[in-house]
Amino acid sequence: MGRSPCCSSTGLNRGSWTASEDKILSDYIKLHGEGKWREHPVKAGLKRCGKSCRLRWLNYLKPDIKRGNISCDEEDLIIRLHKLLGNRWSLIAGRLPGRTDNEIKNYWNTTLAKKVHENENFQEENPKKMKINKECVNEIRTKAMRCSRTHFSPHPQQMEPPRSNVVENIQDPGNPNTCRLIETADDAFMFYNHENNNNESSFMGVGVNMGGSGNLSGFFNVEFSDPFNLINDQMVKGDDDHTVCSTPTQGFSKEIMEHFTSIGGK
DNA sequence: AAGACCTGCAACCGCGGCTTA
DNA sequence: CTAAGCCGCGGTTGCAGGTCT
Repeated sequence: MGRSPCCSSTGLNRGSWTASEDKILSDYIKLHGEGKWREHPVKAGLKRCGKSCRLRWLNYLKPDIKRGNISCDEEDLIIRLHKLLGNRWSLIAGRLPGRTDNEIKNYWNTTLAKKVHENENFQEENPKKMKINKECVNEIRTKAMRCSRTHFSPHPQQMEPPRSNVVENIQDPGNPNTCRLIETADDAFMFYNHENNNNESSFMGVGVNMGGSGNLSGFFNVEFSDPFNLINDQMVKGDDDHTVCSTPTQGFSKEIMEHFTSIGGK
């Protein structure tokens, strides 16, 4: 399929952006909003291609962007998310408010990849010791984590609850259902929604094998303070025993839920 | 002091997915 | 159904500033 290159036009500026170009672009976008990147430079009077404008806005000019000083928590989260998602920088950036995919990608390539590599070598040489990141109190978890199973079922009765210890019961005042965070015998943390209809086998859940090194909220750096949004928003509809993820929630992003589904299988 | 080398980061490029005509 | 166009993503490049020799 033939596609004309985005920036084929001659006479367009390239390279670093000047302060005046930045001002023109941000003023224009504040006035007219994002999107339609091809139109922006023409209408704003910038000699830049749309792609360049989009990149400059998303990675630098956008008001809520944090710059520099990636914290230990953020670093730890990037490492763990990278283990789960690989080089899917936009997904990883989605879990780090104010951080851009480009910044995370650069940080990984310049700093973290090396650090993780060194840590893995250390683990191979000292399997019983846990290397502590010198700059961070948080440990770097090198143990492989994978999604061991995923259960999204519109027919909850088809699922059997594991023999397990209930870690936490959560009751939403505005919702008759009860959520339980469960640690199972096989090292997984399960997230279940027991419907309050005296049918204990009626539930839905997500299972992640954490390799014994964490919990779901720690893993995703979120508090499941409103788990019912997760259940109600995500577990909306399915064919057979699969559920379709619908909208992102504060619990899991749509992408991560889809990732669970794709690697967890039925 | 100066050149070589290294590092971090902004920006570019090409590709693929999605939408539109 | 297909071609064309747009957008977003990930890989890569190139430059500027810092460090080393």
